[in-house]
Amino acid sequence: MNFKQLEYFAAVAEEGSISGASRALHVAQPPISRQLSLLEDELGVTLFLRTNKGVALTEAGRCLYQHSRQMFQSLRTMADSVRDVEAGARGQLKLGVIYSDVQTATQLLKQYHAQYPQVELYVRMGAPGDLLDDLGRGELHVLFLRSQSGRSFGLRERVLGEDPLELVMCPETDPAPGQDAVPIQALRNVPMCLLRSDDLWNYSRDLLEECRRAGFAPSVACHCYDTPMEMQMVQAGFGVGFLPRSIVAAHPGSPVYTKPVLEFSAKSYPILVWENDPYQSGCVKRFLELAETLGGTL
Amino acid sequence: MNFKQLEYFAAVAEEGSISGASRALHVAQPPISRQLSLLEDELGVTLFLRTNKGVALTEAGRCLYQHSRQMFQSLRTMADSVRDVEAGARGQLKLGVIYSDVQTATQLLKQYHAQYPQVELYVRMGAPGDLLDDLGRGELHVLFLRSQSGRSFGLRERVLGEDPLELVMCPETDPAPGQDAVPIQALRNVPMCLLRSDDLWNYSRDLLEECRRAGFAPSVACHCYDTPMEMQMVQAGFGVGFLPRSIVAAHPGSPVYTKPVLEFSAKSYPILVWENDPYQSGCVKRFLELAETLGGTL
DNA sequence: TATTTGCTATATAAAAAAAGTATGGAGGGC
DNA sequence: GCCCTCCATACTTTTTTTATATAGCAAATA
Repeated sequence: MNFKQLEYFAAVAEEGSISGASRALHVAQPPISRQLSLLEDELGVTLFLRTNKGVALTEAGRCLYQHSRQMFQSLRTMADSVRDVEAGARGQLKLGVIYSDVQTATQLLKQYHAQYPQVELYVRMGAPGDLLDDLGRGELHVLFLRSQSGRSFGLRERVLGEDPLELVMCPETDPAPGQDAVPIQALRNVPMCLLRSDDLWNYSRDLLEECRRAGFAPSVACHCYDTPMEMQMVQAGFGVGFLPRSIVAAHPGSPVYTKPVLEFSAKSYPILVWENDPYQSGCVKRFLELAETLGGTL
Repeated sequence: MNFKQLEYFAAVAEEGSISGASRALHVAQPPISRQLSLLEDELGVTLFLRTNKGVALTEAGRCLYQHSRQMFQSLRTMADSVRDVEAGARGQLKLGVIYSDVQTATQLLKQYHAQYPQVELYVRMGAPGDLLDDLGRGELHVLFLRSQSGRSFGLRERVLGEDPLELVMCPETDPAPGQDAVPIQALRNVPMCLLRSDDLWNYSRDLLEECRRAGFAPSVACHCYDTPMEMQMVQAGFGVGFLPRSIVAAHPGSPVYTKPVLEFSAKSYPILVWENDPYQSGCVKRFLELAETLGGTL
């Protein structure tokens, strides 16, 4: 059986005669007659009662006609879906986001979803190392990470914006109350909550270096494995943190705020990271294109 | 697009290589390569990434593969359904039943349904004339009727059994209490409830004739348009009825019972009636065959 | 480094399938 | 009784599909 036979069959069923279908399909009458016979032979079933006034569906023919309608519908759906997937309008997009990038990610994804509402979004939050592992295994397509120093991952990346690194504090731990910026000497005896120093994405490495140059080593009250925990510790009054400024936007209603270090400025850069694969799926391509377009507007 | 292309495509997807599919399908490799290209051209989509180690599905290819599985499933279902309909194992069977035949009909249908559980049964009860109209319009396939005199309807029919016509009564209207049969003279002044005399299926016509021969005309207390109403009138004590004996079996718990007329015996014959159409649907054929088989066992 | 191996793509010839042409039979309508 | 329409069959032509032969390519191997 093939689609052509089904198509001929349906036309005959609708026209009520083989010659009618012949005219409708712009095909000679004998081929249709013949394909119909072949179809009947293959199914082992009589589909039409032939008379000299046309043909009439048998019960079995009616059954086949109903199924054939569904079949054609399925066929159209199939082709459309496949084209949508290729175009990136349908499919799955799996994203990894580090905590510091939640703001950036949700903003970008909102725009993406508005443009491609049919794409299924999968998002996971995690530590950069874990996310990179998943990217390598192909379980994630794109990551929202931070590049502090323009370090390369052997992957493709794109900078989405910039975000100054600042001290994070509550009123009771503010080392320089009433001032817009904190002189570095004010940190001399201030306990700090910093990301643990062996983390690749250790924002505070350069700050610690700067402190050493200023003649002191800050006291690290707590080594944090991840940003959310660092925020919690700062909020609990354990000490002063050092994080991208936008992190406080993710904590509305929190007493936490940031101030720059007076003599030292550093920035972190939100970036997208993805495998350098020329055969990315459509929706990944579209997503990366959108990120390219929106560029620094985030 | 045709099924062969989908079949080739699915085989390649499952084998992971064109040459693998070639071996699995017992078809040379170039035709598969070619049909795959044609499919891709028609869809305007890349389905596989070709390498020298085989091929890998793209996102669009995965989508097509999932759909193709459903497609093949639909195809099988379609063929099976059509064959079932032709064989009479599936479809619709629409039956008309007169009141007197309810017992016969339900017995036969029980057996039929046990054998062909997938056939949708439609049953309607009605007056013989209405049912015959519906049969003529093709809205019913087979009727359960009564033939009293072997009268022909210009349709095909088959006798399913026989059923003696007897007097129907309650204890308080019994014309011959304590006797097994009622002498015809005992009916001389008994009020009767009979089907109206112009009904084609008037069971009592011959009884009235017999009464006239016995020298009296019975008093008809009520002319009934249909059998159920006659039963109700008899049960209410209006008078004595005259109906097929099996009718009381349809009234379990009723005080009504039957007795034969001593000097007069008559029978009615439950019959099946259907259009003399050589192109009956499969389930009608099977139903009539079953009726033929079970013949007089009802 | 050269070779072998396994894969896909292309060109061409052979085979198969489908379409078209011509024609015949069958059943209503005039 | 004749004609008209419709479906089926025989036969020819065209199109499509398959098979054979071969080339390119990349990775594994000697």
